[in-house]
Amino acid sequence: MTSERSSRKGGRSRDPRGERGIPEATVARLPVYLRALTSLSDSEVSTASSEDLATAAGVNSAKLRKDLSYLGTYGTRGVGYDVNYLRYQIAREIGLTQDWSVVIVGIGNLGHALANYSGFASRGFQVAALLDADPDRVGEGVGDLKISSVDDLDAIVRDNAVSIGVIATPAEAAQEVCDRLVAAGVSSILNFAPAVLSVPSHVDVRKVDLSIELQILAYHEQRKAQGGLADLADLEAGAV
Amino acid sequence: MTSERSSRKGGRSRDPRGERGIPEATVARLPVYLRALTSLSDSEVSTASSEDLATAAGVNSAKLRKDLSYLGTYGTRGVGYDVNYLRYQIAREIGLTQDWSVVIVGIGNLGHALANYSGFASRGFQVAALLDADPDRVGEGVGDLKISSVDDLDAIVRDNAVSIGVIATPAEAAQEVCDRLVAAGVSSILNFAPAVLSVPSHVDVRKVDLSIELQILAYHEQRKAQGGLADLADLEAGAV
DNA sequence: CATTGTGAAGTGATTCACAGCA
DNA sequence: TGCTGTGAATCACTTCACAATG
Repeated sequence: MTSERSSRKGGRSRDPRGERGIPEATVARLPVYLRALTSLSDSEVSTASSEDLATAAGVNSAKLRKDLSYLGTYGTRGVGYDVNYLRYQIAREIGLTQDWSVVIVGIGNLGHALANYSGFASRGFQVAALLDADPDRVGEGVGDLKISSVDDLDAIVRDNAVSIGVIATPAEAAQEVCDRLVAAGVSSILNFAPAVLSVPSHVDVRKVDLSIELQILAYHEQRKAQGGLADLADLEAGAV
Repeated sequence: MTSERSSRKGGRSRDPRGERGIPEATVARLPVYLRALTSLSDSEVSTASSEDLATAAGVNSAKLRKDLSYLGTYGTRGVGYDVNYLRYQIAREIGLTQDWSVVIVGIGNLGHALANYSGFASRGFQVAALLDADPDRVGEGVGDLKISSVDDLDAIVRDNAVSIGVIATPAEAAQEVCDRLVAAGVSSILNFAPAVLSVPSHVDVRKVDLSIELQILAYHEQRKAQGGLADLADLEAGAV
């Protein structure tokens, strides 16, 4: 999805289930299903139909069934899915049966919020370190971690087997931080800075951009507001 | 994209440019182009080819040209695009030539970060109010705003013509807050809470979910790690 | 017999490749 | 000549609809 050349081309290309290749759109929904399953499990629900699950996840049931079919056949016809079993299978597929070490770089407002976010640990993401370039911030405690200097990046990544880096710096610093993360061996990056990062093809980047989301909403909001007018224009121009 | 039934069906349906209908994927990229143009403009670049722009935006040039073609024909063959002119056209299309009032509900760590985020104001998004349900937080100052009670939601939305709401509450509170926002007249919602929201069809919801992004990265990270093994399995099973 | 799993059809997005134009 | 704008081809994702089945 992110790296320019995705280059899925390993020998047999048109491949009806053979090499383990789950469509990107499906991968993006698995965590949603996982959350829905966890919530059902917490409510002592032990079995759920694709319809139930789909409702809990906010998708339609055909999509959910198709998605699950890429993982294997974990359901029972006429019955549904065993909540805990399916939950485990999805967790395994995503890779949540192991722990992941992450570092967060840029401990401003957002970095603080991320550092304190409890959703990390509960899903097997260990925050190994918080890094900042500002010497005044280094040493400051956030939660039960102390802020380290970005100069210690290499050592931290090596010692903690960090494979995921989170960039929460200002846009200007993002590319340099990214380069340093990559040089240190990080191969997945979650970027909150409003900047386009360039990375070697073996590195995955995902972007979260607040202001872009708002702008998309604004576009639709604007169209809604013009709705009546557009309909008039339709009448005028259309119905020839 | 978000609401279940999108129902674009205004009379003439198969419509090769007529009613102003920009593909959703394109809409999501316009803000990226806008940022690239702003950056070029700041560097005193007055003209840029689709290739230049595409590089700055992190997409390929065919996609960029196709995207821009939905807005109109703003380029000059043999030359490229006038940076400032195109910038204005995109801003107008997105609806950034007007100001938008937003409220942020849930002023915990993330809410604080959002409240202090400067990318809002600079793009015409006015934070009209910060709301929290916790009486202990009400009255507290954040930036140059004071936290208000969610009970004042209706009045605030009405008085400030708020059309966009940002939810940064815990998951448990999200649906109720969402309902109150909708009841107050908000029709676009940006949801940071890890919960599936249900809304009437005229309301747009976009979701930003940190832990989902990390899980997607983890999935790919896991696959990379298994790369060598998968290739072996391919050899074994494939090449029949 | 309710519900899964899945081919096939439908829809939307991306990329190609080149005609058209300044 | 160089670069845009765009049909046509391709690829990816979604939805339909139903045969398979515990």
